[in-house]
Amino acid sequence: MVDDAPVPAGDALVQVEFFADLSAEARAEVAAIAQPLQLAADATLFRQGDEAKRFFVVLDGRIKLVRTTPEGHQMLVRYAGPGDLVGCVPLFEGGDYPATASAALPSRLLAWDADHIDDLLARHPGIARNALRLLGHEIGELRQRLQELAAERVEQRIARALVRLVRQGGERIEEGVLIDFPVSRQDLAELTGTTLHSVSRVLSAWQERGIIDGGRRRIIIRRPHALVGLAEDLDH
Amino acid sequence: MVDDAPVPAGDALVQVEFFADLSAEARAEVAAIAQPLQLAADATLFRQGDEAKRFFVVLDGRIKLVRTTPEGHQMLVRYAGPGDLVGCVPLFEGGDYPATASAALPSRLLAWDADHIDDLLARHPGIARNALRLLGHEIGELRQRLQELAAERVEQRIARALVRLVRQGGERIEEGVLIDFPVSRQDLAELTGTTLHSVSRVLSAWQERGIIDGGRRRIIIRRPHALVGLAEDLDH
DNA sequence: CGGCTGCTTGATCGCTCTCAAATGGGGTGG
DNA sequence: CCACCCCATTTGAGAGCGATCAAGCAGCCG
Repeated sequence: MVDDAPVPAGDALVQVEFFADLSAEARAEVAAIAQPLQLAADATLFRQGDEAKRFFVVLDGRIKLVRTTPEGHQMLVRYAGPGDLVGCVPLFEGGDYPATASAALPSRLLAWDADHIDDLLARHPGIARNALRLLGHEIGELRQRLQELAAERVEQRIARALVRLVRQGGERIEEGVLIDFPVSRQDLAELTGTTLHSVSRVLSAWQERGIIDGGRRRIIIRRPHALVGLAEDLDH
Repeated sequence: MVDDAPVPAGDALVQVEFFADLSAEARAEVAAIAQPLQLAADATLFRQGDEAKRFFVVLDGRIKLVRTTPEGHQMLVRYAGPGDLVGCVPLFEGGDYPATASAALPSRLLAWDADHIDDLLARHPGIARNALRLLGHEIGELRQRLQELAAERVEQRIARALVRLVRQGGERIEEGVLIDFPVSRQDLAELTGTTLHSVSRVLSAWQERGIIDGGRRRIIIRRPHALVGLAEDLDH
């Protein structure tokens, strides 16, 4: 499930925001104590409630974070893509992973032991800076979603979720834009706080109007502009 | 609206988590470049959309953060109390304040210029560490609220919001627990993603059952245990 | 005392969830 | 290579929670 992989060259880390503005030596040093991981599709990285002993940076692929309430309700926290931090929150205050992480696509990651984090932060203030920026960014995203969930209708929320997914993993193809990792209606429902059934109805209606297309866990946006219009509720 | 106040002694900062585990000298140094502020009740600290030039730590009082959508929907992001950071998110990635901050109670704060933040973080890794912990904690809270909003009924969400408010500013009085800062039904509605009317109905029902009491922007919890029961949905 | 602001309460409507069942595409095993 | 099965998806009907619209009430401050 979790295999070793060759240590990536420090250079590969240049484009990862977590390492931005670090000197080449610093990057090499940080990379040296990192454990590279490789996950097959659907492999589990960690489970909700596990003790948080490591944190990760996604190099490649897509990690899906799902949270389950005591009552059994599931919620898709986010998809983490290249450059994103995973499992960093509990690290800073200790404790367990708040969600289950699994690979939506075959993925490569770097892992660091929780024990190393203090040392890392103390030696490289730039890392702390980058981590703060990434966390700040995530807070902004969460507030945005919270507001959408509080104020908007189901259709609009789904439109926004799709726009976000396109930003994360949109791939131009001849028919439009394809989301390059598998997303089911159920996933979209858990992402937007609604039900599988409502998502299916909305997507069917959009397909009717030629805005989207797709199939089993596949979504293609044919008219991105129209989708953005729905997301921003431009018609009144 | 914003008055100067005497510089607080470094010692006063010991209990503020942002300064936890700093040496006395470091604390004194950080405090030396801080600007103390004092706000009267209802005074505005900053407005949504203003350029984020400073960030704040609340020493005393209560700061209310409200966000407005382009469509005019309002949402109460949170109440920040003693020890909480305010306005720190845009700082780390630059940009504008995402919400309007005003004082729900007369409040004292410390402010730092955005220009100083890098220097501060580089010189005192402990501060970066504390900031990361505080931000991580906030992320946890936001995820929790997101999940509640997605999965729970209005009554339960209001119960949870009240429990949270009690934790932040609950004061024991003879009749039960009083929330020691003004909270209107409208505030509760914006906090839980519902309407003034629904909040009023729910609170009236609870008052009928002797669980709470209160009046104009005042809430007293008479039977905290019952409220927690509602928040956790113990009766199935 | 008067007006304002916050709160209550009623009636109705509609969005979305819930429950139910059928359909179809893809992958797997024989 | 084919057939079967499973899982994602579609679609329908109905109920109900909570929003919306509409007044009326009451405490508090000036």
